[in-house]
Amino acid sequence: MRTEGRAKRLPRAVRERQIMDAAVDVFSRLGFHAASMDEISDVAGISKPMLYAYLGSKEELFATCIRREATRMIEAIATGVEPDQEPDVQLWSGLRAFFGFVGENRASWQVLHRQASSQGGPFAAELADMRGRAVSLVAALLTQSTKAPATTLEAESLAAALVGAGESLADWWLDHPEEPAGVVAARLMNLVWMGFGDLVDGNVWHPPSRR
Amino acid sequence: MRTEGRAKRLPRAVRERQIMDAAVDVFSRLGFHAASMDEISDVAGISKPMLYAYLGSKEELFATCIRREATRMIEAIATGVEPDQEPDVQLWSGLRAFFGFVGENRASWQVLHRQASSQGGPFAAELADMRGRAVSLVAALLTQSTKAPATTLEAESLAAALVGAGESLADWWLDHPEEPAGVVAARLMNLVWMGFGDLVDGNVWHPPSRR
DNA sequence: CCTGGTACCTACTCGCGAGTAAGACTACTG
DNA sequence: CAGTAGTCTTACTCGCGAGTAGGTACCAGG
Repeated sequence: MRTEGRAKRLPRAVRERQIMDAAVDVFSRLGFHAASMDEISDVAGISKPMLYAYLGSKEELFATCIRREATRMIEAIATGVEPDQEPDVQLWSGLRAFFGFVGENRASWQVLHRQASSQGGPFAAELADMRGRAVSLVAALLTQSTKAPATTLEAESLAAALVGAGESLADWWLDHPEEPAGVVAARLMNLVWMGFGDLVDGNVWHPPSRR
Repeated sequence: MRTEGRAKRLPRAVRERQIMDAAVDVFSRLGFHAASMDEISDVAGISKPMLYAYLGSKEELFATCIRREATRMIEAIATGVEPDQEPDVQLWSGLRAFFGFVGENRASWQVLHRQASSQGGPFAAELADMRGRAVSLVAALLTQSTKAPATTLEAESLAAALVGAGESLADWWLDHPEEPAGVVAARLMNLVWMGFGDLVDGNVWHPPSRR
């Protein structure tokens, strides 16, 4: 990057998008601390003072990245999930949307999951918010469909486990990108819906054939 | 820490243990980058050159921490699991051992899970090794007990999801420490053995009453 | 053509933290 | 009571990266 001399004049909004894209890229590859403002400005194709003029300090920039990517992801999932369906179908559509997003936005996922969570302070809070939304969605799904009345704590911890399983499987997927998203999603669906107990007996969950 | 002037003379082995303990503590609280060698030496109650004399560079020190804590953890689980038992009992004993360890070694867990995995390079590899051992253990358990012959990839990804669920639930537990380890372990056991499908119908897994 | 305003740049300051040189203190060994 | 081996310290160097001061190119409207 940054071979030509001076950057072309561009309206502020466009520049800001470029910078954000560059920042997500660099943060995802290097992590918050190891990423330098010099490198980000370099990848963005501008000079350092522009970074500060537009997006403020390094911490502000990082927080902005988290917020933008988290919002994109939440929206992708919210759009994908089909309400007013049976619980298993709701879960299935949610999982598909999640893995679909991760597959097409690896860098975003890296930043959100690996970087944000390992930084202390306000960043973790930023992420905890997103995660909390996912967890309570699942917890609500579980609570409303279960027959045995579960405590809030129970539902919440189960949801945390499920969300964590999804995150982890997504990480695993990064190392095995040859698998299609649908297959990975189906595996997780089987694990959390059927359980090992059924799986070892050969009982498998299948998506509904039509809708 | 570090109020008195000069530290008492101690044999090398003892000092090294002190330093390692201090390093795990600081790394777990601050993360690899934010942790400074000055602070570690301060907490350990000695001066910085001693750090370098005994444990080498910052990266070497961190890697040594990872290795030590990972080994302690693997051993705790290996000791806890009961082979020659039914698959569900094996899994159950493994989960109990895992949550037991995390409960009594929060700092170790923080370092292993949060810090090591978010640092690139050799640290991630160090951790991937430990994680790989856990994953293949579970994968073997699953493969040998399943009736439908599953592919390696399938077993491995399911195991990754399970291990991830455990890691995530352990993280959740850090924020809800009032819950006893056994209860948390039982929740995960139910999720992965029974599955939501059974749980919403009120079917629950119980540990065998005697042994 | 001049006058401003805004996007953009080069070239710094400055603190923080990894790593080290050189020496002081302690304790055992003959 | 040396001598010496290993523990421990103070007090530095030095590079890297966050953040900035001050100036340059480019585009309006007059």
